Amino acid sequence: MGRPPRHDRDRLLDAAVDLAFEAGPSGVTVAAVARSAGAPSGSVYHRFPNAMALLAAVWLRTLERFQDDFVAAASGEPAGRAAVDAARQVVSWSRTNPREALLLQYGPRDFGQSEWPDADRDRLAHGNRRVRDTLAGLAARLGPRTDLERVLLAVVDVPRSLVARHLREGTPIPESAEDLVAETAAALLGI
Amino acid sequence: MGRPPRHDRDRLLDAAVDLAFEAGPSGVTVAAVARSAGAPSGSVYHRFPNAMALLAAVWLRTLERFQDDFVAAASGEPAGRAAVDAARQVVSWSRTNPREALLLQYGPRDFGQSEWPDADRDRLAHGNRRVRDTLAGLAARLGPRTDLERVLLAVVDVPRSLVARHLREGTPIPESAEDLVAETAAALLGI
DNA sequence: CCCCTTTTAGAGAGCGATCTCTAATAATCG
DNA sequence: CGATTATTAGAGATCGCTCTCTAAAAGGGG
Repeated sequence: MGRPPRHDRDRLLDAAVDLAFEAGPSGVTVAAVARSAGAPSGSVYHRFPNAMALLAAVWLRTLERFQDDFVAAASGEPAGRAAVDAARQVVSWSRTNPREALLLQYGPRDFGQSEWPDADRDRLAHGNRRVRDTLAGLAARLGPRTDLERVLLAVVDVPRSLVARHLREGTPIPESAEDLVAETAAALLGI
Repeated sequence: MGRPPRHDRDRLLDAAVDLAFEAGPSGVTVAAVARSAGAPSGSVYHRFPNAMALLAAVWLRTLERFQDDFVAAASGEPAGRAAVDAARQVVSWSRTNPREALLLQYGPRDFGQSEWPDADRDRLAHGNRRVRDTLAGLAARLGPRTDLERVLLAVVDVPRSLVARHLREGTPIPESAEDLVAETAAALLGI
């Protein structure tokens, strides 16, 4: 083949995550990623056709890592248990991956979604559809009287927002957070 | 005195809020604000010493408008009623002021907090202290067994995150949101 | 009506970011 | 060991943004 890579895709994306953690989405520039990874900017352009493709890749890799774990938790049996587990999972994952969790507090818009390549836009839509379908299924399994808006609040919004405050303020997520979130979900969903 | 202003402070800040709504914090540049307000960049620099002071002003004006209404709601009597009202207030205010609400989904960090003038940093700290004290007082009034973390979750995080999802997705905040949020707060706080 | 102050108006220097292009480099395969 | 190929390396053009500076304009007070 040829020369082996020194700064591979994942290393560059790791640098990009660090930058987003320190300076927000606008800190993720091609020049900054290259500097941070110790690579010349040409190496970045060798992997990503342009700056937007890089931003899309950072967002998508992070989101999909989160979604994989979340969907797994929300797909368990029985439904009540799965809902509470999913809510806990959001908190635990964020404690384990604080940089990625802070990044996900932004939206794809902040990472330039409207200027992404089509393939990346499709990938995002596909992942979101998967999560939405899982949660719609969960709502149905929980009973006909549980609407999607309520499930979203209990399982996504509440844990997400608790995490968000601690990430913004730089305080560690308390040990009790999982229990608090589980209690809220149970109360909201009548479990 | 002298010539009356054509582009006053508040008009420029309104333009800045619009830009943040459309393009995020990084869309709020001196050049863009001037363009959007139909003013030359010199007029912006006549009001604000530099770009960071402008960002600070946008953030602080928006935050303080929100906090004024929120603190008023959270200070009512009795405590249980005040807590539920405060949670509802977050949702209502966001529906009435969607641009400002989306802006507040970011943090001061995203608006360059670390490079703000000292006076602005102090103003931010003062406002935050006021809210924190109000909520600590509310927690105490609710009873010795209600800790601050729980009050924050019920009254701030939950409504904020429900709103955040709709703002991100561009969907309107449902009519039922206030009730859902009030129900959650009541359950969490044992009201 | 003229002077004084505030404000508008915009040109232009300096800077950092994106992206292109060319040359050098290093491993693998025959 | 030489040919091939993936990759690094970085110079340089272009662009938009920040900020400064000078000149002009437009009311209000005496």
